[in-house]
Amino acid sequence: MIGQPSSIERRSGVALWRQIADQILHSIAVGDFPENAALPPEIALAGRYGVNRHTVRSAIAALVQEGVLRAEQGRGTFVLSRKRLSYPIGARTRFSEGLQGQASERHITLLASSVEPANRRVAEGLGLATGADVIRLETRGEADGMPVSRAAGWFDARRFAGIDAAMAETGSITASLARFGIDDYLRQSTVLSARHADAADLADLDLQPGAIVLVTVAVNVTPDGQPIQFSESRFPAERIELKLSAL
Amino acid sequence: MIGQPSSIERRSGVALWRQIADQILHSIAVGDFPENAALPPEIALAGRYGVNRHTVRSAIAALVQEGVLRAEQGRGTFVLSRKRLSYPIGARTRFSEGLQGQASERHITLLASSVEPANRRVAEGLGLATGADVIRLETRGEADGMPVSRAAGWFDARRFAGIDAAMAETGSITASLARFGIDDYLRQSTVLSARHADAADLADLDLQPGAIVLVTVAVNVTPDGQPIQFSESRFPAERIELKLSAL
DNA sequence: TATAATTGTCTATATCAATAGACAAGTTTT
DNA sequence: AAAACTTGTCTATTGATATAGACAATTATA
Repeated sequence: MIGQPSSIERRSGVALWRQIADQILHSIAVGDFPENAALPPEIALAGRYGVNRHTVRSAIAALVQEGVLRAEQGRGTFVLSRKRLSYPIGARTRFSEGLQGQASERHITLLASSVEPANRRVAEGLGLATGADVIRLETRGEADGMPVSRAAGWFDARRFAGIDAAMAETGSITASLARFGIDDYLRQSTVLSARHADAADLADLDLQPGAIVLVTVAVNVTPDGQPIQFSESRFPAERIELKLSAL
Repeated sequence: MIGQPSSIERRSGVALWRQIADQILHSIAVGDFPENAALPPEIALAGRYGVNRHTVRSAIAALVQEGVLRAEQGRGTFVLSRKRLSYPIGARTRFSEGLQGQASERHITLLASSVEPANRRVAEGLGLATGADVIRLETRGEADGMPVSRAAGWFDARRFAGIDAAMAETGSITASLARFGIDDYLRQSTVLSARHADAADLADLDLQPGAIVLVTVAVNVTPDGQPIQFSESRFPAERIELKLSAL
């Protein structure tokens, strides 16, 4: 964190209990509240944040609900260990490889696929004419049973006809592209933003209202520069940090 | 955006008017509500989001306050043109160069500096012993008079004694490092996360409560791999997107 | 065993957030 | 000029949020 103990804002449209819950999450992430240790008592937290004890209790209740804390009557409230995974983004960005060593089990599920006309954004990314047929794959990435990403990928329907079936079978974008003669591909561009999770994010990623998602919009190309995939991915900020690796 | 029109969540700790304000911002960013055009009338928006017209009015009032919209009685509510800047992050990440062409005026202000013992995180990043003296520079980046970043940078106090004065004089990290014989430096690592703006962010970056900030934690090194700077930067998500460029 | 410390539950009250309806004020269209 | 449409203001009501205080239940400590 930078600077002073940050305080909270009233009349902001964000309830105090949620702001405090977010700050507790941040303190845990930064290491101010170590894992497996007890949080300061409710009264102390109330003093620190300048609110009533019951408001702090609401924040704690939300985090208990999210599985971040465990409260024990008479003893205290404890931080459960739950590290954020670090997802590397670089020239060769691959889901399963990237989380190797951080999660024992990881896979991608194909949620849905369809053929549709490319909108302007997708068409520009893939170098196609607006309205050209593209295949859209909706996928969810999981690590140790926890959803860690939700992505939509678009592919030229003429060149990659049947990639939806390949994806359903292999569970891997890389493997699916290999069937079309793509042995290697590179990340050409990535644009990053962040926003509050919307209703779809909450459902897809199993988040609580108010959660934040990181959003990447990326284009993958063959080694000789042909665009092959346009994608938009959402990552739950509470479970994933993006590590931008050297290329 | 992915999928359906996202709806809003009740009892989430985030007021409906703020969620709607965020969605309107998102719709503007995505192009669903084009710049300089009128928003749908309040009654239509209320229908779309499933809330009362007054709730929509609260959201619009907040965005008018933020300078995103302009409401005109009898005519409509209009989207002011205010594009998000795209801040490139790559091997050579330089503030002023990065925003060249997107903003006519851009500069960094040195807000504060101090000498302090390195905490574990900073020490690890710089390859120093925990507790070693480091110089901290607190800076704010502005583009066309609008704050677009707030950063803390740490430097080895022994090697870079006086860099605070150099920074105050030149207004450039790159120029200050040049005085210490650093002609070139590279971005070794960048870790990215997002969270709600805290009180300090609100003040430093001139944001409204509930805003989101992108946070990068990065290490810069000399071409031969010596770490010279550890930094943590915050970017207002509503004004900046991070473009991860090839290295 | 007694005391202190901590979380859990209850009641009560005040303020903010959201809904509902009516009508005024301004602009555009007919 | 009149009608239709849009934003602005007002009153009233309900539910969620936040504060305040008291005391119970459980655990750790003196």
